[in-house]
Amino acid sequence: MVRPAVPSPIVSPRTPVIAGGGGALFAGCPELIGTPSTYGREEEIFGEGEEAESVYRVVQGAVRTHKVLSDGRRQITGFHLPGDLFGLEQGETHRHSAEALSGTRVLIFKRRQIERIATHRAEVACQLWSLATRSLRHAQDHMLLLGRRSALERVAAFLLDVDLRLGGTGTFDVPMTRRDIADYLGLTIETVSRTISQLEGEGALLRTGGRQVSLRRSRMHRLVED
Amino acid sequence: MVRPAVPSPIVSPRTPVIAGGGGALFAGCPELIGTPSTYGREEEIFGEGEEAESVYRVVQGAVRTHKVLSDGRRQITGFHLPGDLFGLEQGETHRHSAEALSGTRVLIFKRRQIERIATHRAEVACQLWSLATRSLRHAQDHMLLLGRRSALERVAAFLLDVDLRLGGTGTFDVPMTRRDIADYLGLTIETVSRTISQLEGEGALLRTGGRQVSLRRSRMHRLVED
DNA sequence: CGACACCTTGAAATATCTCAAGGAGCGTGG
DNA sequence: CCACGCTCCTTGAGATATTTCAAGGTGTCG
Repeated sequence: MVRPAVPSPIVSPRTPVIAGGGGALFAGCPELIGTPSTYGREEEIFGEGEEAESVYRVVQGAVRTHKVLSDGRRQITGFHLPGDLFGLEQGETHRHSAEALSGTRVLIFKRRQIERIATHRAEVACQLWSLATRSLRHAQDHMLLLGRRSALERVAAFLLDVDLRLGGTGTFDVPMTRRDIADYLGLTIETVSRTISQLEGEGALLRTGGRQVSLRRSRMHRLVED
Repeated sequence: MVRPAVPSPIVSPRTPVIAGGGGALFAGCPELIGTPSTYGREEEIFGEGEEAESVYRVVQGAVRTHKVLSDGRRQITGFHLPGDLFGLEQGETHRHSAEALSGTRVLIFKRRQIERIATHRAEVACQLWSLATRSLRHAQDHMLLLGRRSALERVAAFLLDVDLRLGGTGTFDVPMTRRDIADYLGLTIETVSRTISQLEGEGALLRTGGRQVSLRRSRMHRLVED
């Protein structure tokens, strides 16, 4: 089992078993072909409580999944970038809502079909297990972040993780708004904004126009207890 | 898929597919027989990073699993009560540490053996998927709690959940220390203590000696936004 | 009975939030 | 092409929930 050399995979991990992604959900499962679809910025892909008919893989763009309380407080449980799977449920209904952050292309797979195949092909069922396990690991790392890390550590860890998932060059456009970041990190938008300013003030990053940032990764890493 | 009528399953859910638990890990899998073992109060069952050879089911007592940062901050990711499974990993190593809260009896299963069976029996692999999914659901609910709920809501939700898992009578002994509760809820022990006092002051519960509490469940429920 | 771990409570410190205002970027329509 | 109206982001000042530090209380077990 390969594990990336990251302190904590803050954003949901890549789908594991797929090779390139020629439309099939799993390697060795060519009968599972996804249907392409696109969603606009802020468009809902599915809502919490809806019947979970489909599973999605991001091809291009970005997606967030979240839960809300009745008074509107929101917790984003994951951001999904190209290659990532989301929306896979075992029960009848989705446990989250999902929306596109920007114009997003996805492949849609039928859950019934996947489950039917998993029922009689053990290696496919194992891949489902694998998928759930990866999400679980992310969720557990995120619990530690939400329960025990300071705002500075949360933001630093978040930016490092996004960088990594976007290629690890250290310079990238943050694909989500401050509100989304805040709702992912359990903070307010003002705190996120101030914390990024603070990181810049300490020379841990540069804001280079728009949403682009350039990380001094060694300094950022020093801020994230491990 | 049955979903209990709880706002949020705060403690890790029961193992799903097992029937009574005559020593077998899964229904329909009598060749997986667990070896009984016991652990004393605060005794470590496994540590984070250790090789994950075994899977455990609680028979009696209670277990916590947690992660720690290098400076000692700790996040408990779950409490495991009789019937619950813990320690199941997919990779080579444990992602958590686990300790017994009190004298605890468990059944130990060999991971290799389980995986070997899962490799060629799809329904067993599906049960592994099911297990991971349940843990995932708990983790995601807990993220919402850690990221977006107040101390009062956290403690109230926690007590309601423990009550439910301990039989739902409304009166029970809290099986964990304030420190454990705090590290589970992302709070300090003082805040947990004060919050319980506050709940008592508001008539939402009674402390009836030792660690026993008696919940006014309707009032408690009103405190937990859903 | 004493020691010890655990729990409770108070007072002060502080991290984060809330409320408020202004600035930057961007698409649209005149 | 500019101005308007948005939405998003930043920053400040004050409010507040929670933490920190400190002390004492309670229960349990040898």
